[in-house]
Amino acid sequence: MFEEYLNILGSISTLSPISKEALSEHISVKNVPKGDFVLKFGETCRHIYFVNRGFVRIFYYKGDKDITEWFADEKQFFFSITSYFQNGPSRLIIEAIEDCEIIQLSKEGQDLLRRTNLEISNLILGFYSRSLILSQKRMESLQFETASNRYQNLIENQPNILNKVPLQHIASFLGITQETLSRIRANL
Amino acid sequence: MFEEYLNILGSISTLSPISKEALSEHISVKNVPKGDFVLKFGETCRHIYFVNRGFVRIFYYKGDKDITEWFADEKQFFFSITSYFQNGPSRLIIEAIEDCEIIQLSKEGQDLLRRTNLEISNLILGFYSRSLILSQKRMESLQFETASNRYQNLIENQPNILNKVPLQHIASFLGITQETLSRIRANL
DNA sequence: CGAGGCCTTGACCGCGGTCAATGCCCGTGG
DNA sequence: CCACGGGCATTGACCGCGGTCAAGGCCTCG
Repeated sequence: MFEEYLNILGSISTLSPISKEALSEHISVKNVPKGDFVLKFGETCRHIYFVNRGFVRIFYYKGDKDITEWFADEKQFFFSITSYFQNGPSRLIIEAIEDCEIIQLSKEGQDLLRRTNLEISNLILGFYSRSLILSQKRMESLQFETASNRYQNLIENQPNILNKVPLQHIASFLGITQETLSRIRANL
Repeated sequence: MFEEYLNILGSISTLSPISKEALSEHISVKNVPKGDFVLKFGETCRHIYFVNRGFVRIFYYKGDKDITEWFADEKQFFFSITSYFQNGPSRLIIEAIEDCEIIQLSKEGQDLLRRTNLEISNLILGFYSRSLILSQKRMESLQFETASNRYQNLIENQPNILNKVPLQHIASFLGITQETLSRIRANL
């Protein structure tokens, strides 16, 4: 059923067939049409999500402006850290940019399994350390690089992103306004 | 020997006497006099540190300016996330603001133990999730609150910090210059 | 063909950073 | 004991980056 997904989990940290079996009971699929939300404002994030097919944008409102925090492409994991850990309402909103098939691993299931299953405890360790690195990298990038550099890195690493989301989302992701991004692009 | 420390670890995630015993072999103490460094620029961070006594400042150089990333007070944990996970040189520098007694838990030891010891795997899980929450909170605070608010929160939560570090460190921690902080203080 | 979304461009301006001068406190040495 | 020097904080003058606002062009779609 979820073979490919379970294999990807196994590449994060080794999983025996038994562990995979145990995990399976806490995995489900969520189909989200383009424009709909994987996670709405104020909902509690109770899963680690995985984009099996599609593309999502993670953003929040700052006043009346919408600020993009992250894009998750196919085969990537994501979740709302604060809401997930604190079981509180999420200020992050997760939007399907394309029709999406999301595979979700429930937190409840993880918490249950990780208490008795060493492999799964180490798997979750893998999730968290990856998240820490990503969140740190994003901070450092915002701190050390100019908006122009960050834009160039972005289109180098994910050139197709330009076809998927409007520039204003990219601008807010870079921490600037749409107009400023426009001027950056004008200067090559 | 490290009873108090081990009890604090146990409050993060339950530890049997056996696990504590196993951890003990990978714990050591580092005394760092005021002004010296717990971790120098370019060194690799191979421990999760704990301030048993003293006070440290974590900062980095941005050009020729020194930017404070974090303060760690007594009984707090800290480490250089990027260096720790990537086994690479640290751009973060950890400085003893006062004479410090640092208790350090080696990464090597953790990696060894967590593969076979469920309690320790879950302990590390606790470290990482706490770090994720902190790093997220810091980001949100920089994102959503004004420098003035952040200053007021800081002196509310850690009033003694004003006696420990010069205002320029606090300013860079808040993401502003010393002069701007001075003007904020002038307007109460 | 018209309406609306998206992107660009220009004019304006304010926040916050830079630079420099001054004041204050404190430790050290003559 | 006082004088000097250095570190720290404050204040003022200046200015540039980037945000806001508004207008205009281009494309798509109904």
